Amino acid sequence: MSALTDNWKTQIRKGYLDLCILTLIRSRGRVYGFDLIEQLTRAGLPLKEGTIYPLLNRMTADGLLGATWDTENVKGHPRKFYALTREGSRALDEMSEEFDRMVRIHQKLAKG
Amino acid sequence: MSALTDNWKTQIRKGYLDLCILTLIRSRGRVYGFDLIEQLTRAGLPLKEGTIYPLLNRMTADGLLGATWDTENVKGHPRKFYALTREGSRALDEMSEEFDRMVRIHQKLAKG
DNA sequence: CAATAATACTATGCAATGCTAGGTATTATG
DNA sequence: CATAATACCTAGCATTGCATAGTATTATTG
Repeated sequence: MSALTDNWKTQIRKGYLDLCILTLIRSRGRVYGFDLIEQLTRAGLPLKEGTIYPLLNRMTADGLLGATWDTENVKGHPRKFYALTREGSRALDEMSEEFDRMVRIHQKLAKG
Repeated sequence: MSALTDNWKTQIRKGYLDLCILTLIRSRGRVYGFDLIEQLTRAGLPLKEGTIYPLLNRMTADGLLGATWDTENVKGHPRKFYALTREGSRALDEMSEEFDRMVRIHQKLAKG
């Protein structure tokens, strides 16, 4: 893959990561950051900590996610769990619809 | 649509516009800027001049597009036509493949 | 022929993002 | 105690889409 398309990949990821993270959180119900990295990487969407934590913080600040530290005495480092708020769920619905629309438009353009 | 999802839409367009423009140029063979705006707008992807011209210039500078002024005596303002270079065609192939991959990953995530 | 409208393209500066690189804190292991 | 593993966080950079404003050329109108 050329440097040009590498840069393009960086750009088209903008927003797409939000969509995928919200989608995964809805599927799982409750997720913490490190787990998200592993699951997304396994799904073919590798990302680094420096990418996901600022992103989770932003979405929490925006009211799309609710964050709670694990209260149960879990072994190991404490974990911060994220879940969709009602607003986050609504936003995800809009995003999914828009993403589908983008896919349809691209197909239409390809077919001329 | 909320201000939040509006901003998200702006972000996810990054890169996606490149893909759509290259796709449309491949379909049409030869296109000029103003025509691109009309066709994309009609396809459901409205954009402004301030968006598309810098973008066409960048892709031309990157060697993805070749630009030629119309030599035939066309009525009205002279038009600059854009067409895919061989490198642009190769880049578009990679982008399309990556976009399909993104769509598949998103579907997988949604289904859990 | 001058004035206006329409078409095509260009330049500048902003806000928002993903990434790199580095750092911190807690627990488990030998 | 020292090391590794886990989990989280932050600063700064490059890139982008967009709004805004402007230039240049041609057609139309009076």
